[in-house]
Amino acid sequence: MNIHSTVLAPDSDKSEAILEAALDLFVDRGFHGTSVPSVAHKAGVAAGTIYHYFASKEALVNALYKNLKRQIIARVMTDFPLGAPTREQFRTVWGRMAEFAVKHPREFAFLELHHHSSYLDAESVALETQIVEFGANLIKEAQEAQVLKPLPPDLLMEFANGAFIGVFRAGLAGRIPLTLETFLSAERCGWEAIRA
Amino acid sequence: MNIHSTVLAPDSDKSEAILEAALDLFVDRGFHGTSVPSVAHKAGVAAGTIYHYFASKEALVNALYKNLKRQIIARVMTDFPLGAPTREQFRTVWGRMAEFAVKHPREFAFLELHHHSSYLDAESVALETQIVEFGANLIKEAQEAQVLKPLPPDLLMEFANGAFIGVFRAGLAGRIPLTLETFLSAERCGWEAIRA
Amino acid sequence: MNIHSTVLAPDSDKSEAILEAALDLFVDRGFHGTSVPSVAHKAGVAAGTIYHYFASKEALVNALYKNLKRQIIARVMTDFPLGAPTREQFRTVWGRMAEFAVKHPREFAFLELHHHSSYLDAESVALETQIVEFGANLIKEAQEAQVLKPLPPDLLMEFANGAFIGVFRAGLAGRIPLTLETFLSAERCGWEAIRA
Amino acid sequence: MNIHSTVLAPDSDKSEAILEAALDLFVDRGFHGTSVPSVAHKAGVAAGTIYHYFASKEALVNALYKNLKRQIIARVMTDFPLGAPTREQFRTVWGRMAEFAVKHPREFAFLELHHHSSYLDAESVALETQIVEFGANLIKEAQEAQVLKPLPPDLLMEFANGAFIGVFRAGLAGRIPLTLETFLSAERCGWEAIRA
DNA sequence: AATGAATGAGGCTTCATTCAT
DNA sequence: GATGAATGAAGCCTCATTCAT
Repeated sequence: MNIHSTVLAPDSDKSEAILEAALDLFVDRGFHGTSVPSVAHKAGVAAGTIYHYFASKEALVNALYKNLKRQIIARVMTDFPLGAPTREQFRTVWGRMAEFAVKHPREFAFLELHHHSSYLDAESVALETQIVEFGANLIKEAQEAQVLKPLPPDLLMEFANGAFIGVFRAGLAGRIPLTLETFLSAERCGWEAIRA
Repeated sequence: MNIHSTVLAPDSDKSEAILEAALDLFVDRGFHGTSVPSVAHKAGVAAGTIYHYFASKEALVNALYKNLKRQIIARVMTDFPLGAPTREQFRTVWGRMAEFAVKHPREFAFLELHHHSSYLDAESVALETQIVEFGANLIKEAQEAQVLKPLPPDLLMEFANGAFIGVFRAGLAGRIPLTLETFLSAERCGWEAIRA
Repeated sequence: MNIHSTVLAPDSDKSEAILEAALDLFVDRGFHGTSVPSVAHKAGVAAGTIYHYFASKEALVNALYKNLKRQIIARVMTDFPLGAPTREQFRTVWGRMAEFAVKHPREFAFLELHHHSSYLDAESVALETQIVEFGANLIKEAQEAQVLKPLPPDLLMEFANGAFIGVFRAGLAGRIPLTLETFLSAERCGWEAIRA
Repeated sequence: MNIHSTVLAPDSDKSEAILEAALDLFVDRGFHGTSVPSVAHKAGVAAGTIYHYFASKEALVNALYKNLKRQIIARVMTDFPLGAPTREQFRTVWGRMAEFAVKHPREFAFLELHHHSSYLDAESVALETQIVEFGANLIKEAQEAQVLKPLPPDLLMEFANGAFIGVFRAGLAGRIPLTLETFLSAERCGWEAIRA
């Protein structure tokens, strides 16, 4: 069960190849720095073919974003231990994200890079909102139980998320190892940052 | 004495206007998403004028990067309390960065956005290296004194830096207030994340 | 079977039209005096179309040069009377060049105009070298048989070639008739110039 | 008495420097390949200064052309042996041109390169006409005396002129020595080409 | 006289997109 | 479905020329 066949293009070899190529190029050069012909070339298809699967370059980046965002949301939220202690919940979120980031660094980098970009459509933004609200609710409940610092929930969430991304980016760049061990260490830091 | 007259273009109104316009546009749309004519238009000059001051679009983004990076380095490192306790040093670094970020959010966002971009030249990269080594040394000394967690120094630094940026980005986007108070709260989290 | 379909672009109407238009304009205005959009306009295609067939303006001029140079080399060298007397060889070379120049004056003018230009690539230069060496060898052999003046072979060749071009240019400009008769007269002058 | 002070700019150091720089650049890159700022840079003056001396880029190239053309006309025609035998007259013309070409190759190359260019004005063209008519008359008289071949005078002149230029160009390119000896040898060829 | 900053048209080229095959 | 030739707008940059100093 490989991520690409399941996540990127369940219905066609060509569209899968296009999404794969787009992923690599968007991560390397950004949205505006990536040309549609270059995606076609890397995917081994003709430029016109891309427009059979995606209405536009924007539609392509949004399709990629939604595919991957849904995937990571599923990984993090499936069978989430809703009743467990906050400590375990935090470890679960962080660990599942770490697993995804270590296994699929390009995919994670893509999501991180295109966060809040102007060319993301409403549906893409809604996915982001969904997970943010999920996290914020967990935090609020924990704060009521006085397990977390009594700071604005968004501040705690953005802090922890930023820290995770900082570690990930350093790993991707090779400044630190991009491994589960790295994220495990970082997780302890993260917890101590936010706990009461 | 505002930041722009001192930092961006001490010697010319036109070049200052160009740097200002470029700053806004690069932050909003990224390097590849910003056209030179759009910079010229926003700066109120002709497109050709930009090439009297900057050899190319890349030269422009590098000039901007270096100007701003030197500025933030100066803010953080000037009269740094080298002999003070790590707790105070951390507060100093975080606080000075926060001050800059709150006063000059576009400038901070620009620096953050263009970190490690392929179009940065060697000199720009060297500036980044300089501050990273400064931070890494502080961390190592503190670890020898067992004040910080015995984790890889780069991990601690990237964690804290990522957390700062996460908070900043959320502030810039309006999800939390972009104020010194916000950063002060975050500073306490940051310290607890990394201390032994 | 006209020269353009056989020489300039055997495989595509568009590329043929582009080469035709480029030929005219390069002859009239030179390489730097000819804009790519003007070539496109004259060829009846969009500017971008030129770049489907030629990687750059330089690639276009080199393709044109090579096509035409190969053509004239073939005309002059095919079934060349290698064993014949020098007098006949000279008449053959001069006559074949004259035939080409009279039939295809633009093509000949183009080749003459772009000789030794800085934007010609190595392959284009190699074609020129080939024909120069062919001529120099003929001259050397004739000198050993004391049929030609005992002057540097290159001097004789450049003299005769220059004379041919002088006559051609005057013909192209309309100062003398651009006919085989003109070249036939000039051929006798040329022979008497170089014979022992 | 150096050619540049006398020929190029009798009235000003700056205009002399501009003409010198323009000469070099026009020879190397052609008219369209040479920018006015590059001429200014090479001449050591500001771009605007060029427009104090010359109304436009075209005016500059025409001034250069006329200066040099007048110079070579004076060299060839001054004290011309009008009553001498054709053989001596030919030797005189060829020899004086050779002297100029060897002493001032850039200048000669410039004149040759810009012959009949579209940006030459009427006055420049008139100078060329003048020398052509002078030569044609000499030839006609010699033909009446049956000293030269009974071919169209223009044909003989273009042949000989082309041969001279062919030898010169090869000399300039380094394929043969650019010396008086070279031209002396070529002169004998030239004479034998046209004599009856 | 001399400067050089400033202009904006135009040059080379790329690119998102379309469409006939 | 798939192609890739074709388009023309737009991007980066250069340049001839002007003008305030």
